[in-house]
Amino acid sequence: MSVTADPPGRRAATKAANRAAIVTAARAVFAEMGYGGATVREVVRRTDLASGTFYNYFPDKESLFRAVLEESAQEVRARVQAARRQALSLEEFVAAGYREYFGFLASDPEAFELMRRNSGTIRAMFDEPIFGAGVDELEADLRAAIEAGIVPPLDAEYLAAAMVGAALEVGVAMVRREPPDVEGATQLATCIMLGGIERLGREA
Amino acid sequence: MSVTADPPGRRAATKAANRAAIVTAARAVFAEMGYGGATVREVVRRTDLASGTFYNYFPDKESLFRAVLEESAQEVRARVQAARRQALSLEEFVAAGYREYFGFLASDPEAFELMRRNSGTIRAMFDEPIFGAGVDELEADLRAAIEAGIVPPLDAEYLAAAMVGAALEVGVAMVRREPPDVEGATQLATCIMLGGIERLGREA
DNA sequence: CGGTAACGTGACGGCCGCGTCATCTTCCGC
DNA sequence: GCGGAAGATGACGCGGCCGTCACGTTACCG
Repeated sequence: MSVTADPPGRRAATKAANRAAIVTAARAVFAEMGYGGATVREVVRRTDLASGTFYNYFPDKESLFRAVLEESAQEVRARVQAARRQALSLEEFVAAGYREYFGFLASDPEAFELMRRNSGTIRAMFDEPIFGAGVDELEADLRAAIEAGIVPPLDAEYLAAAMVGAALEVGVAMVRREPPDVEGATQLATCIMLGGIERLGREA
Repeated sequence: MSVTADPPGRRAATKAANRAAIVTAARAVFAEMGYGGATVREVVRRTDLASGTFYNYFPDKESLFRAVLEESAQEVRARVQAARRQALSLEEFVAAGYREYFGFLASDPEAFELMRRNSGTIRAMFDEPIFGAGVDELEADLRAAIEAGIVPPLDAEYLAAAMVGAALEVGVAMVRREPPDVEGATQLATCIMLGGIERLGREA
């Protein structure tokens, strides 16, 4: 009798489990010490694997970092963009994106810490990546909205930057609160941006 | 004849020069590799001092990091606050702060890179410091403005966070532009925040 | 069942950063 | 000038990380 079901092959199952263990440990390490301070050894230590095993899964620290980020950031971006796609008005567009983003932060503090702690490294490493890609997507969406006449003509790059930056910092403040009020953060951020866009339209 | 004037004593002059050399080299190293990846050795290497000499000036990497930050961040904070103090209206208050900040970024790209690259570490290390202190000052100023009735009653903490976050990201976008247009960034950031505050007042 | 290849293991050599210390240089006060 | 001390120097021992590799173990397949 086999206690553990293993139709997908036991070999493969172990492989997936090991990879997952490494990535999970790495997420914690990168979040705690930052990319520069992290060490392949430290990641392995938080695992019951041998040091040599690590290199069967990742060639080095940078690859591991990329893998960890992909899993986390990809998810946020996808969720935010999906939420925005359903918006029927500018207000919904802004609010939906913020709500999804703040909700994610509140639900996964470690992923948040990981991204916050390493934001500088991320930018330096991918130079326009993961998170920067989030900015790009927003910028593209804004340009489309401007074309469509929903948003007045203005500097989409700066506006996207402002929206993302505000989200990042408000997110930090929100996570510090107990319990984190996603709705309050969403409302404030949304209101500021809508009011700002309004006024930009008036001045332009 | 003495080529170099040295009334303050040659001993003392060398000491100041060495310290300055270390701090300057360190600024570059921290900006390039980030705190975690930086190394006392690497800093010393960019200096014509011996490794042992370093320890006559700083006990370790963290102390050095604190010294480097103090010199850079202190200046920005002081300039921004000074500019704000002279404001006679809300609009001037917001615009003056942003203009001073963006002006600083444009004038000292290395300091900017230093702070951006290590923002996560800074927050983790001082947990409410240098830059966080900037947020606190802004928050205090906002609360005062609310008391005075200049700004409608709203969540000063979140608003301060949004203002600072927007500044950080817009700053990144601005620095990428050639040449960096301080005025454009200032106008956009100011307009968004004023419009946002306006709308927040309307909704509250 | 037995052979095989895939995979986990951990010890190893090389390298590098750390902080110290004995030694030498150089400025200062007399 | 001269003696003394402040300070610069860089080699040193130690510890830790890196990536590899020869060896065991074990799932898979016929």
